Amino acid sequence: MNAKKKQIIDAAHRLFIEKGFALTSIQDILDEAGIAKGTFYNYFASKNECLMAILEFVKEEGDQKRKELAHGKLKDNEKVLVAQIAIRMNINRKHSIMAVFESVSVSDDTDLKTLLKNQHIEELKWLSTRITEVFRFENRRYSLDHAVMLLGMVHHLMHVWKLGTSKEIASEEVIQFALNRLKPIIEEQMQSKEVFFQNDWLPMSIDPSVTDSTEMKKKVLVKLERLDKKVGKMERIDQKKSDYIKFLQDELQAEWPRTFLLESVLMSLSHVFEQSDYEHEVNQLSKMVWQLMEQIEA
Amino acid sequence: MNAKKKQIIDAAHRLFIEKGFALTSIQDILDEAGIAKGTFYNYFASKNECLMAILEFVKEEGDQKRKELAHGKLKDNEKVLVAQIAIRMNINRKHSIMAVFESVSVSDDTDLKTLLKNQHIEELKWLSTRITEVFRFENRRYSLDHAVMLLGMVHHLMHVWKLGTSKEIASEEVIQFALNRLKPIIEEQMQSKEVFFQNDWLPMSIDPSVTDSTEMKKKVLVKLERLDKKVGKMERIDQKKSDYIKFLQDELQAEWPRTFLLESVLMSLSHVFEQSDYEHEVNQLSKMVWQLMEQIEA
DNA sequence: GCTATTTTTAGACTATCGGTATAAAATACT
DNA sequence: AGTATTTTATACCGATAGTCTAAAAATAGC
Repeated sequence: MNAKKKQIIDAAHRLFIEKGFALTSIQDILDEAGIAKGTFYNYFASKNECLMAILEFVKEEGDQKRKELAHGKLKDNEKVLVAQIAIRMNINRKHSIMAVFESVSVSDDTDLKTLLKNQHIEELKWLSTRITEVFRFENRRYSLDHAVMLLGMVHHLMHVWKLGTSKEIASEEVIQFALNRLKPIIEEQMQSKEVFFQNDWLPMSIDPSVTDSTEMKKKVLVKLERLDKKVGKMERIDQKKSDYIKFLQDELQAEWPRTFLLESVLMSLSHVFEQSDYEHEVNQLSKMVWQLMEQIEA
Repeated sequence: MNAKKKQIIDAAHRLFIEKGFALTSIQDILDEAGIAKGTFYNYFASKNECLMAILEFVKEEGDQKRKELAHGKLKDNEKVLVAQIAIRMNINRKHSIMAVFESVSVSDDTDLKTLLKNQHIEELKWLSTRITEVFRFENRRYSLDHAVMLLGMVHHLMHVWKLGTSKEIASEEVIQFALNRLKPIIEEQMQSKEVFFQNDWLPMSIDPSVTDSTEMKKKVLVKLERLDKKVGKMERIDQKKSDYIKFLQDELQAEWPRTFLLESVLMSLSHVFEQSDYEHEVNQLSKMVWQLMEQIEA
């Protein structure tokens, strides 16, 4: 990642932790990072996009630590599970990110909402497989239920704890308590066979909230426009990228976009953006176009 | 309640449901209600205060319905409990209030935060006594734990449901499922005797976050100022109210405020504001002064 | 080391928002 | 009818997110 970008992210990160997202103005970030406004908007299209970069960074960090924790331990080690869950909680607490997580739900930024949603989905998927690993494997049919309930309990216990005191409590303590409560649930549910979520409940789609294909197309075009702008600005003249993007824009606006062409160009686009700062963005774009085409053809 | 005030509240309410709190501007409310800006600020000191009025209104509505539901039924009727919990959930869902509930946590409006906190506390207290009523009375030592975990499960189950589909689900279904999961927890916890929250865990204080008495005093004075302004504007000349407020302002700024005088005047103030629109506000003020005096004397 | 290119800067600018202020018009009270 | 109160329209303020530009600074390629 570009050094300047990292510098901005770090500054914003510090401020978000210190004062919270909503109460941190762009100007604050500029002052903290010691940069000009133009520089900021050179790297992020908005404050939200900056937050998204931070969230992604933080998630990576957490995933890494979780891996390290598991290293050399048996998969069914309960203490490891507790510690792993605690990592995310501690990071979230340290970074005051739970607040952000919820505060954005009233924002209209679809990208940010999607990011949060997807991170949440991934967390649940991870936890539900971990639960099958730690507990009796036969509970796998209910493991998503268990993951959801466990997280719900943990978060709410923590929340209520904060209602009553400003003292800190070790996340592990909360998690262990909730986990102990989960155990009888697991036993009971395997008896009663009552199930709430099938294990394939969680979607992997990028943005299921948009079902209208014209809306979707508009969003894709906006994304392309943004990407084009960035490419025009940032890269040493790379006509190819620009050409690809232009083509996609034209083709998408045609009455019957040719799927095979889109597919091909998207592949190429992903390829030329590999390992760049925009890899993620391009991948997302690609998925969105796919989804769009499916809708149009249906 | 004043008709005009109700008119504004209704308009704002509709808009908050439709577009969410953050995305509804004051101007939107003015247009929807067909009033001028001045009128709005005649009744509410801020957008947040308007939201607070709505939240209080909605809570009342819910409490009422819960009472009606319980009427004539036995206290240990499980179905009644489920329906009662569902009421608040449905209202929250209908009013998109969960979003608000969380979104405000990043705001710096202490009043609003306090209101939400207090409503949350009340909900938990209510639920924990209801749980002892419905289930074995011997579980009362753990009933707060159970209330917290039940709500945590319910909310998270609902949240994850929405991640996977846009289909509606009956709140009762979610609640019943979570309640069935709670049962083995209750049994197990009475065995293991592991407890997380003592039943006196929840505070009743108005704003425990402010521990600094000078900060507190400042807040009280601001509140008095606001109240004074309103009184000056709204009521037909009522010198008494104004006098009381002025006195409180002076006395509080004295080096050693005389507790007995404050007490007396606060009583009178509560009395003259009884059944007015500001009853709640005055009561809160009163509690804050009490808390303040305790701190000062300690 | 020089030049061409890119990045960064400072700051002016727009539009929106929450909130204040005020004078005139409408309404209510007596 | 005359006075007090509420409501309106509108101008205004300061803060904010975001755009744009022209010039300075940094950096790359040769």
